[in-house]
Amino acid sequence: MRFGERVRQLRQERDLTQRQLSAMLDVTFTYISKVENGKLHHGDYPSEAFILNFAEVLDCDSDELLLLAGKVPPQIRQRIFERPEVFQLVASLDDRAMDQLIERSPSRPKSRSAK
Amino acid sequence: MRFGERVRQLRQERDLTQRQLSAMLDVTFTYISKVENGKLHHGDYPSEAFILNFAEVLDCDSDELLLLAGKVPPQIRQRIFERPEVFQLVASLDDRAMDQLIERSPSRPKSRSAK
DNA sequence: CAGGTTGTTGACCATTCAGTGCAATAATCA
DNA sequence: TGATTATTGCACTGAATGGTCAACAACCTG
Repeated sequence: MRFGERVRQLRQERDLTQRQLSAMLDVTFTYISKVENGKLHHGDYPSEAFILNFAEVLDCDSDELLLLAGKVPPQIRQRIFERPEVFQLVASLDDRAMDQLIERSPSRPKSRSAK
Repeated sequence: MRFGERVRQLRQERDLTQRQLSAMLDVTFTYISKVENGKLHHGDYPSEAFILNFAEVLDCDSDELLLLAGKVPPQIRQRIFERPEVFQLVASLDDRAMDQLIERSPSRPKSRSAK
């Protein structure tokens, strides 16, 4: 799923037109169209600020959108700078080891999410 | 330790003047001075490209410098997008749990590095 | 203390980024 | 049919980024 597709999906689930949404986000409706179609000349995605605002206004998961837009979610980013060794270690693990890490985790999330 | 201090340290360890270093990095020596003194008006740090080049030319740890400059090292970044759930989980751990994770790790690094 | 070497600083500049504004066209729907 | 909604291209703008340049200051060294 691409970023733009997901934005469109979320908008339509809420029965909003691009114009209505653009008003809520205080941008132009043509911009929304370009975002949904991935037609932003410079860089493929809107700014982090835009995405965070979008997620708040539409009450959806900001991390999901940030990740789709190739941006590191702020909570992760912050923790990286607090404990870089931990993230360097984790990043070096192969998929199998990561699976195990998740399995063994105290608050175990429901397994591996879809690609 | 600040980014600029570390840059200066690395340069001096190699007995280089700012002018010599700037020639190797293909920037102006005034820029090096500002980097070392943290006097880059816009944004406190040089670009990721600059840092990677610096690390290669001076043969030092790029991750250390990137982290000092508030940038997420590429290997970590890449893995975040491959396995976001893992990093979300890890980021949510408190320091104690992170310590344990490192202790239990297969290739255990030498304990917790300095702050 | 002269003069070279080295380092610091403020002003400036080019490029990219994030979006705007608008016009023309197309698709959708009722 | 006509009204609403969406798509796209192009030119534009303001702010941020990633530096350069000219001038000056500080530091050796003979």
